[in-house]
Amino acid sequence: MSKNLVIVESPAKAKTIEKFLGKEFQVKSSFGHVRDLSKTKLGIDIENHFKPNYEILPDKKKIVSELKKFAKDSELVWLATDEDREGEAISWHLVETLGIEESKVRRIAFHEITKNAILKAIENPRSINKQLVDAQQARRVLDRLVGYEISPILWKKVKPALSAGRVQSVAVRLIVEREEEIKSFISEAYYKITALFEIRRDDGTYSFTAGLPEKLKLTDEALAFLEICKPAKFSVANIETKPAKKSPAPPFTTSTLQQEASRKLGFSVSKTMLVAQQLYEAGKITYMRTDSVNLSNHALAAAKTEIEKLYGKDYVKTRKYTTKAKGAQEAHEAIRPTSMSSSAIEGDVSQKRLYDLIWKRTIASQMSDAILEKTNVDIKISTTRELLVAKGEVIKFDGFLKVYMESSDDESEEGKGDILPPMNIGDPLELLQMTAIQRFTQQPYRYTEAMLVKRLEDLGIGRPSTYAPTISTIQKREYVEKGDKTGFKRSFEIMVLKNGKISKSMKSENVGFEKNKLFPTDIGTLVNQFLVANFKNIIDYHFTATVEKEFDEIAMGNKIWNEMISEFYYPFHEHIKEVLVKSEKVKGERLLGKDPKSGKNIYVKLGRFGAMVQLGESDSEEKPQFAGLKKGQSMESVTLEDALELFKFPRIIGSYESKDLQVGIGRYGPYIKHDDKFFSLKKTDDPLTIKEERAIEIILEKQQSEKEKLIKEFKERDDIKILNGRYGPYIAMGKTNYKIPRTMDPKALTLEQCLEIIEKEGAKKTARAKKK
DNA sequence: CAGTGAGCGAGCTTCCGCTTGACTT
Repeated sequence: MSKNLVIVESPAKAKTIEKFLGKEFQVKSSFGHVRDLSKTKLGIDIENHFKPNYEILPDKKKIVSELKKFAKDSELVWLATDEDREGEAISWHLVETLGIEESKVRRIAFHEITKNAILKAIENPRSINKQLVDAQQARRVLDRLVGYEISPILWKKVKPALSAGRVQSVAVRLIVEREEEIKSFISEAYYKITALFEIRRDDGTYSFTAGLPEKLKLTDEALAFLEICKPAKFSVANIETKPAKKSPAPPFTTSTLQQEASRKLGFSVSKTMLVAQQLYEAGKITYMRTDSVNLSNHALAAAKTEIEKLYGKDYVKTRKYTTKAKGAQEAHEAIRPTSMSSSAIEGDVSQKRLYDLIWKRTIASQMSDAILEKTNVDIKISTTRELLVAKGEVIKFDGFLKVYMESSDDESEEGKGDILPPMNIGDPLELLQMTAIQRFTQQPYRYTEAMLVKRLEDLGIGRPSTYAPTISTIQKREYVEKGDKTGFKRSFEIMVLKNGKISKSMKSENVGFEKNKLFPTDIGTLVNQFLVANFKNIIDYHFTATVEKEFDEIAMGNKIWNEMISEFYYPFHEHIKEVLVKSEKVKGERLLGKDPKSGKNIYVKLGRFGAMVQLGESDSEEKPQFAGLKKGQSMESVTLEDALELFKFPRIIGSYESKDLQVGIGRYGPYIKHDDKFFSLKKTDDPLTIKEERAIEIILEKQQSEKEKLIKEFKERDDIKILNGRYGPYIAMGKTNYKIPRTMDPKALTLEQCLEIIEKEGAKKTARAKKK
């Protein structure tokens, strides 16, 4: 038994540290938080100064009892959780939960996992910072109060099982508002003038392009400009050359890694985190949930050595980056390779690609600036005072660009300039061609997952560990969906001046195509409307920043945590009660028109089970008729014609084996009903036009796959079957299923053996049910 | 993986942050 127990948050970290510390130390991990407020109840005693009622997390019971035993048997317990608000709280919860005597507790922290840093930390233990813990408790309690008081209002006023929260509701708001911006955006046309010139020099003829800096709004203006240039002579009026430099981007944080992996590798935010976790566990990279751009001295030195070796001394520039992210807590280093000398690793394709990105970004961040020379050439037009401008850029020294260049979300970047031929003031230029091309102002882009993360980070909302989960939450609640936008064809005009003649032509281009972007759903839009109308302060973009300041005050000891909560809660709770009474139920109801047959009104509205169309009045004697919307239809865009089609379901489209084939649209999409059995339509089938033959095909397909599912059945007991499922073969008796032990061959099982298994597994099941 | 297929109903849903391994019927 070890004299010392060290507890960290992550098992991978525990493994590394144990190597540094020797036999006297046993290093264990808590796997994050071990206690939290009850999931099903509010878990806060409001009357009793907001006293939190913590429970051990169900999946942490085992680890807690293990740690308890180790702690009891150790002379000292070293709490080495992260040095931030959550880390401090985890340590405090551990002391409380494990029941460690105060005299045995040592709190330590280190920001980099090196032997030196850890030994130094051991030499400088401190006690738990209760103020910081209180700041965390305030954060936790505030989030619970906001989430668990507003969500039930949504259940009543909008739809059951919805949710609202300090972070997720702002994320949804950003997406809804971006969609509104796009809707209200009016694209404006303009003309861009570019000219292709030729210059003769002793050593040959060179060509280059120049442009008119101003955009011309009207066709007539563009045409007039070309007319003026028709007889003109062109010459170099001025040359300006100035040095410029580019600097590398700082090393990766969680957010910037997600953005670059999205832009350069096309990874979703969750895929990036999954692969990064694998790299971390394999010891290839440092911790992947961080808001810090800091690199350890050890890493700086290693990067320097590596760059010198690969590219030479001139390429080295050691840089210390400081974080500017709002509310950053900097408990970790930036995300970097653990070994700078490994420019590539073993692993699957995703791991290799993500590692490559991390290695390049880290190395580049420690390299010299790129030195550029930018040249602006003004070109005189003899017939007007307007000037054309040619922009040139020459890389004098590539520096970090040798390794890595950060991508941008803005694809429309232009005017970067190219290489210009040498010129002198007064040189005559020959115009080969001048074009006026019609362009259009660009509508705002919809968010990708990674762009949304960046926006949230800029607002100081959410933490590195929650970016990916937040994005999946708002999709799970169906506030937002990922999808593509098919573009549209747009025609534009081109006018060309060549050989003293102007010609006009029309061309067309595909624009507006977007892939894997976030779109708000009807529910997302309605919930956001409701929250903006009733909880403006909570979903304000600055709410988090405001409360974070107060948490900081608590951490500094200038404020008492439950007094802060009290100041927030009582007015908030009064408001909750008011909204409950005063606000109307949100239905998003819209009149689509009248049914040509019955003359009754047709509406689209939100029901308990989602969007639907309604024929007739809700308050009339005669019950209205309802029909759910198809997938891909939205409340906003659905038309009277669509609604009339929807009321045609369910309907009979033919028969098979002398029984009706009925097509309908249900909770889970379109289906065929035959002989009281349901068969889902494939994505490619349209329930409106589906024919008898195709329906029969679907039924046969399904019967075939069911046949394959069946491994064995018994004549004596037709309620017992051996089936093939997702997790391998199993026994089904009535509606309950039983696992078959791996050691048994499912095909060879006898009825007696099956009954035996059912009995055994049944006992296990009841035991599990009791546990829950 | 396959199954689900309403529209009063009974009772349930929900937050944010820290961390991985469940092993499903």
